[in-house]
Amino acid sequence: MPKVGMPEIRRPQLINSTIAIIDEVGLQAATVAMISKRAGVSTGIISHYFGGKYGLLDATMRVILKQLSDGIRERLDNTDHEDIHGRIKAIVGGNFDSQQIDQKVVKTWLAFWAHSMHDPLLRRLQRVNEKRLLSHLKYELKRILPLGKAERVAAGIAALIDGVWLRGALSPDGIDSEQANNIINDYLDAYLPAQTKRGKAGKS
Amino acid sequence: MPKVGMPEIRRPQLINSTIAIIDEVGLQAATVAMISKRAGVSTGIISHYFGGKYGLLDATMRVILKQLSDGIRERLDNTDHEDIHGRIKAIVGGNFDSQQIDQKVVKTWLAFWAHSMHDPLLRRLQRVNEKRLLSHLKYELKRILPLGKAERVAAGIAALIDGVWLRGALSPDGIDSEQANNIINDYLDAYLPAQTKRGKAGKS
Amino acid sequence: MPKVGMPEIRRPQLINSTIAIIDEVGLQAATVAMISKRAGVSTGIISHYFGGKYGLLDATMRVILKQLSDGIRERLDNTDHEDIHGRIKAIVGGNFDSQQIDQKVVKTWLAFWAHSMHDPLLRRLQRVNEKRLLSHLKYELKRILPLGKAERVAAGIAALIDGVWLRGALSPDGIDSEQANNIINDYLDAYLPAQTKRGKAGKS
Amino acid sequence: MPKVGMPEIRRPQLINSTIAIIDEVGLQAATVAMISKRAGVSTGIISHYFGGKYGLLDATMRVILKQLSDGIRERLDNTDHEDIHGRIKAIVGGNFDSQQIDQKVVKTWLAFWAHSMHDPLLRRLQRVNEKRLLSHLKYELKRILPLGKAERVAAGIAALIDGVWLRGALSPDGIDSEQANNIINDYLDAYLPAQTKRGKAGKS
DNA sequence: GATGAATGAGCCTTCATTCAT
DNA sequence: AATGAATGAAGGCTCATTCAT
Repeated sequence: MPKVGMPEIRRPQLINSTIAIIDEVGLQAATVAMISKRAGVSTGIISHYFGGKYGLLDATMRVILKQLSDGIRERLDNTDHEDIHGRIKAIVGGNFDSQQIDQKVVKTWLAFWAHSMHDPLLRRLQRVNEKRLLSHLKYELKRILPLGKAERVAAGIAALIDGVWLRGALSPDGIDSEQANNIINDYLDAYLPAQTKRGKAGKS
Repeated sequence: MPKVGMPEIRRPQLINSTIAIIDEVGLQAATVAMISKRAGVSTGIISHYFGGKYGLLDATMRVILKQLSDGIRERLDNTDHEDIHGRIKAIVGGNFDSQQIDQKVVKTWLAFWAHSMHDPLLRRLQRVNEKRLLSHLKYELKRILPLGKAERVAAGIAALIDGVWLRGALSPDGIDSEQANNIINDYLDAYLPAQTKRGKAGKS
Repeated sequence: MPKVGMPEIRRPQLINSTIAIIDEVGLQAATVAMISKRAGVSTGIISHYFGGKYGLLDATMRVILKQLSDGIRERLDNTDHEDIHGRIKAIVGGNFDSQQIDQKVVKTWLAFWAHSMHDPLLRRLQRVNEKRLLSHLKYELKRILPLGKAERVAAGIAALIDGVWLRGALSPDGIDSEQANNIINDYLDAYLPAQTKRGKAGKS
Repeated sequence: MPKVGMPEIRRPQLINSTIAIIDEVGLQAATVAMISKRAGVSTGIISHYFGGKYGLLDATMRVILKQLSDGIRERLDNTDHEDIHGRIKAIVGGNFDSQQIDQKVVKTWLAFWAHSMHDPLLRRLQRVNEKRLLSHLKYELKRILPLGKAERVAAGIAALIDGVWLRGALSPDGIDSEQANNIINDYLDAYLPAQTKRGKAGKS
């Protein structure tokens, strides 16, 4: 049996290295030489596992989006189905998960966002993700707001989330999780009918 | 055959060409050959007038930010000093000026934003701009809200503006100006004490 | 006016360099670095003038085939239309022109021939050339031989020409022009009806 | 799972695979990965059995030349020693043996021929083969022709054989065995004194 | 013996910059 | 002042070879 070259080890290794390098020098300046050196492997391995630099970037993007998606899903699963206000905060909170607001991840996310404007594959990933966020929000909001209002509030929350991320990417200190929560909670408090904050209990 | 033309003509020519090319192929793929060809000039002229590709990008960024800044300044100048709600809407409106939300400009703006994370000069420009927006907002808000609240609302408005831009950059349809205004007006309506909406007219 | 970079100089310069390098190390081992170094230019220039290595090889092949074709055409033009035997010798002689049997050219020709088996563009060039040789021969032979015989003799002469070239490519001494002529003249003498050797002179 | 198999099985397996791959993509584009995959073995085995890609190519060349040589030898052994014309046709026929004119073999042969110009080991093989062909022909021809003439005719036959092969390599239909025989038989008929065609019987 | 994951030198190409004109 | 031909460093990718298993 040959040397055990475990894809299960190599792939995450290279993806983490990619995120780290994009954080350091940006997407434009990131080279396969930098990424492979940091991962402690040879340059050739990137083509071997990912079919080229492009494939590695794509895979990296997918991992970030999946972590985001999983984080939200998990929080929703742990929230009572009737606690609508809580569920919306779960969605928002998933976007500001400590793993997500890691400065490295935020920078990588923005780099991909900018790049996706001219890359059909990345763009598709981006839009799927964007639509999922909106649809999660709308689903909950429609339960307590009229349709038109629900859509408008969903769009507002989504914009607010992205705006906070965007500003966090540029800020030397990254995203200030507390401030982010304050801003968005203010918004929620202003729009969500008070009684829904009770969750299921409020029904009694 | 050398073109007869003054620097005052060449500069905007090249900057518009830069914006157009970034819109078409992205910042990464934009080459001086593309930009100069579209501007109808030689490649050498870019180094001549801007000291290199980097200098051209820098100048382009400055022009975009200046247009933004001028637009806001102009709107503020046309708004009564006592119409606080109006002044805030002027600031927001300046960010969604028809010139600014041109799809080309939005894409260029995002491309630069992403790039500025790893480019000290662009980053400085970006932060100056960002701080000016915040300080304009805070200046007005402090007149009607307690300091802490004013800062929080200012941060919220700024995030909302950037979030709407960001989502607009990716959307195939660009920024939906009406929806953007709805979202942000909702926000303002929720936070600004009702009486301030009157402005100088002071119906009292 | 800019530096005069004369394509008229660069192109032949690079093509000669290509032939020389293929002679030295073969088509497989020929790199753009070698070719450009020998031509005394930078590597980038090859993509600039020929659109890449492939384009340079294609252009080189075309030049060799054109020289061959021109040589034959010129000899035919200098031969009396009625001197059929003489015209056939002109065609054969054109293939063994001193320029053509230069060892460098012979090696390059064989290298391209081998390569053309897997390169549609080169293959097309090759076949056009091959068919022209056959059609020249057949045109003359049909004037003195029945059709079937003319075709068979044309095929024989063509095979003999290529065979002598092929063996010359491998031989350390290149093509022995005299021996080549002897072999082929033997062949012609055996097949061409004696009287045709007179050509126009026979009319007296 | 290692394959159980003896070197005696592996070698021909890999050599046939090499010929097939060269036929498909050419010598330049043939990689050890392609060859080993088609043979159903690992890449490492090529270095193991042949000392590298180079060794495999060398071995493949030797096999092709040996098949050629064996074919001729066998035909000669089955031909009466006094049937000189028959012996020469045996030599020619051996070169157009059905195994030899297989399109795959013809392409591989030409690929190697081109390559041998810059590869001392292949070149030596090539020349040994070439000389054997000439010496076989001369040996027979000297029995019926004066020395100088015998050498010239031998060179002519050899060139004709190679020329037909060469043209066949490029042709989409491969070598036309019948036409090849016609061409060469024409040649023989023209040069060999008629009486020699009787062979031993003629002597009576 | 046999495997095939991993290596890394070397290739072709791109492109910002230079500079003779 | 303006040109654009030429440069050459740097990039991503390929692939023969190695070696732990």
